[in-house]
Amino acid sequence: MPELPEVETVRRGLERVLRDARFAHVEVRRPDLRFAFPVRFAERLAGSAIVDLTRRAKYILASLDTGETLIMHLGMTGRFLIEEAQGRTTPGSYVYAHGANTTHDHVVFHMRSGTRITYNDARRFGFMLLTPTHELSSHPVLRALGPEPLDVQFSAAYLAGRAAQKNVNLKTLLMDQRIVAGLGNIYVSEALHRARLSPGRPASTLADGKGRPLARAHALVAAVKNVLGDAIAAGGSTLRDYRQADGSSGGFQDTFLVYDREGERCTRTGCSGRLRRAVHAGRATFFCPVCQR
DNA sequence: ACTGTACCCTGTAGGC
DNA sequence: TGCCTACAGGGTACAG
Repeated sequence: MPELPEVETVRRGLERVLRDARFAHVEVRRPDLRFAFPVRFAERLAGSAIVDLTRRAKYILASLDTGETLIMHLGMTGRFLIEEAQGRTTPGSYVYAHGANTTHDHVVFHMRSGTRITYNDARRFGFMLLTPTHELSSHPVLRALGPEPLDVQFSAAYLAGRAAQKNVNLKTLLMDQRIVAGLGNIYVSEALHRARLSPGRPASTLADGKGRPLARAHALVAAVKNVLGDAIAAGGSTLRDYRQADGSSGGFQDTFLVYDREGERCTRTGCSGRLRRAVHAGRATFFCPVCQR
């Protein structure tokens, strides 16, 4: 599930019930996820209020009135179930498919409002950390992150400058969270297709000899921003066993043009190339070898 | 300093 | 049916 558009969709779903809300108590059902929970984790949350709920890259950040910030990452399979006091679920959050499996419910936030929020994560690649809010930007998981891809700071000039001396391909470049933060395997494939650039193309070819952006750098940055914007507007992508809380299936996955479409025909107007699958940096990449160069 | 690979963990799909 | 392998939206630790 969770690349930037999915994390942003989850954040928005959580914001409705968490912002200005107060934790009553917190259940922690195992000692760790990817990392151990912070010492006295439940006690440090209990009684505190969430004053702001933001996102940085694929991290959800809950700023608390205690001076600490709760850092949450969904890993590959992390999701939240929101149950409001009247037993309704909240549209925009991700919940289980029919036949809820509670085997991997690891954390439950009980809010004073009566709302209950359950964190479920089968593979446990997600995690929750606490850090003093004034040290947030220097926290190890956040300090090295590149700019947000939807921020003006993520420009053709920036990307070309970072790519100029690099000896990696475009797929690997865009997957590197230190270069640009929040892209993942799906949206990198989709953005490269929109920009008509091959995932295997050397990243250094985004720049001229002086590190200035070539046209393909402008095309790539625009494609990244467009695909993320479209995906957020669609409520993210829902794959496999995920559903949105209102029962409608997620949205953007129906518009994937290359992801998981190996062997199909390219749908770009005037192109009928056969989509291929390759592996870059250990992850599957999907692309059209005809129109992406 | 960089770059590629193995690995963390569980569930599922597909081949036999 | 069952068993086995490969693979999955992410990130990190290590080896070269």
